[in-house]
Amino acid sequence: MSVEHHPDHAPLELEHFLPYRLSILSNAVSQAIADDYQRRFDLSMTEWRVMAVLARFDGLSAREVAERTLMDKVAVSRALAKLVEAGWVTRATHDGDKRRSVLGLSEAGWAIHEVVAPMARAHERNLLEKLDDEERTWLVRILDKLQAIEPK
Amino acid sequence: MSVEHHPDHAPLELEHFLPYRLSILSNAVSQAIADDYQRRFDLSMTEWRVMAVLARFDGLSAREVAERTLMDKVAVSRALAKLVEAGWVTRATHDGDKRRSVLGLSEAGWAIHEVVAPMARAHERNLLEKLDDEERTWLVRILDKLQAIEPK
DNA sequence: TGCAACTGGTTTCATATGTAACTATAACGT
DNA sequence: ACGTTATAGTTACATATGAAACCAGTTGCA
Repeated sequence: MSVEHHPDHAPLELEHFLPYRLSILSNAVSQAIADDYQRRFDLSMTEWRVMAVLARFDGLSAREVAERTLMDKVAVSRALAKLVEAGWVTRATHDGDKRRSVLGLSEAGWAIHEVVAPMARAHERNLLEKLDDEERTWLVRILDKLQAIEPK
Repeated sequence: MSVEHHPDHAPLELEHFLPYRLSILSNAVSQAIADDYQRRFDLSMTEWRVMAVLARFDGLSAREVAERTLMDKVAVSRALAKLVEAGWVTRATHDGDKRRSVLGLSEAGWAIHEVVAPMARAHERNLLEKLDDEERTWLVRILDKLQAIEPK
């Protein structure tokens, strides 16, 4: 691979610079999805991520949600405040540890999930359809490799 | 490809959801780089991007910088305010169009660039080194394909 | 016990970011 | 020429985000 065409101090060509390209692509994709559910449910990306993880793992504490979503606990706390207020997430106190909360989707929360999850999947499918089978396979493999180490 | 394992309404598995994975990876990578130059020069990512594009294209206007960096004009305006203030970017008025500014790196700006550009490249190289030649080739190809359409 | 260190979660504050309104200049159509 | 419309850039406001301080409640251990 030709990484050495340019001396180190030469101006960066952003459009060929991998971190920049990743950032642009990622933002475009996430934003496109978020726009959808933001418009329909006034749901932010962080809030949706919390709901998505509670849909899979019922009864988590806020800290566990933070771990699963890779969000920090402040962000989770705020998202939860809004979600509980909206009546989409239920919050109880853990027996035996009054610090911990026990979270889950409410009926209404599940109803939202039933709409948003398919939307999100459709966007993903839409994206993957631009690639052929071989490319999709490589992409997953490359992401696996890059992520194996990066999360310090 | 197995996209149909899950009914559409089943809970999303974030860790396999492409947009989420891209977002996590991209943030980790960009943040790692930004941390470096933030600490050393109190330079934000947006500010660095402006400097990077001015290093390549001297004399751009603010709007042109915005186009090149895909940032919106407000973000560029703010970045420029700080960069000019810091003495790293020079700003003059275009002859013949007093609305337009004519931007460029100052001596000091170039000095910063000489340090940051290699840092950024090193991070990129570090990332690419986790892949073999074949994977790198596919990655570029996949990014090209995904980006060809996404930028609506 | 009882107190020091720790953990779950929230609040506060300072900063960043996006949207819309605004100012100044330039271009266009008559 | 001259008013309308468009463009470059900044400012204001409202919201989002991150870091650190904070308040319980819990654990460890003398």
